[in-house]
Amino acid sequence: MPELPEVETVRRYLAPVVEGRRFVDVEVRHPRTSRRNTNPADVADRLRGRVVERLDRHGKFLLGHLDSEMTWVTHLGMSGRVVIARPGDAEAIHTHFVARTDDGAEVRLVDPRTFGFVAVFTPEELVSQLNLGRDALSNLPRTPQLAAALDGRTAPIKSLLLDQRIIAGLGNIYADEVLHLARVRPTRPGGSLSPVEMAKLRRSIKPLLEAGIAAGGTSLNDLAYLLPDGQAGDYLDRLRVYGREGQPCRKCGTAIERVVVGGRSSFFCPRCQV
DNA sequence: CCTCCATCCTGTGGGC
DNA sequence: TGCCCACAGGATGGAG
Repeated sequence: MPELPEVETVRRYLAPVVEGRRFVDVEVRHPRTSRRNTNPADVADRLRGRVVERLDRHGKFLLGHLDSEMTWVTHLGMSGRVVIARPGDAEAIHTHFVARTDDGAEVRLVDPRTFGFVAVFTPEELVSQLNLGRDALSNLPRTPQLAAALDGRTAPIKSLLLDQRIIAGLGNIYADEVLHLARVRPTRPGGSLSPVEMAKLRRSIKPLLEAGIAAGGTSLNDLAYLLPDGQAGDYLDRLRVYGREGQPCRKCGTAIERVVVGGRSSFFCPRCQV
């Protein structure tokens, strides 16, 4: 569920809590949460006693660089939420991971669907486990590189925007938003975009992600993504097409339509998007 | 390599 | 009210 803007919002909350702090206690409470480590017990063992030197983000992954050459990796999946609390604070149901800092802060992962995970990887494991393209916000490929990646591709452009190996960070909401701003239908084959469309698509990405971050992300409801302090992100009100089937396009007033592309709901304006 | 599809889960909301 | 189904912000692996 959380896409780049939501993960970046979490990172900004979490960085001051963990950077320079040592994890004095780590608990993995659900076996699925540590499944990405070959030896699941490694997650707690490699994290306990370590200092987080810097909290980074690549696409939708949170990357905590430890004082041990290893990287603490968190992915929120569809329903993951980071909660920053103090020991003893009431715990939400589905709290599957808890790490306490030497400062007395608790970092919790709440994840009903358990699609998210926490891992601690060696540099080699990190490379093999995270197969990511360049970050959509901080390292977006230039138009020619993007065009080269999409050249000859027959898959729908929407599906290719969701492919984290091409660009890392877009998810179902922001992919639809980007396509609306770029005036391209989600069903168009990736390789069919003209150079002008390609440039427009590329230009649409950063402003939308930045607007999402400025709003604290998109909270569709209060059971999935919320800010780490429990507040809702405000970008929902500003969505151009996502979830707005039957409602008027904010540009031209035409009713927004819904189609399924690559198994994912996709929303578009049949008039604005070609 | 590419494309498409099912799968991993829990919870909610709509239709009947 | 209760039941059943569709659907949900993601990533991956297998079939073809």
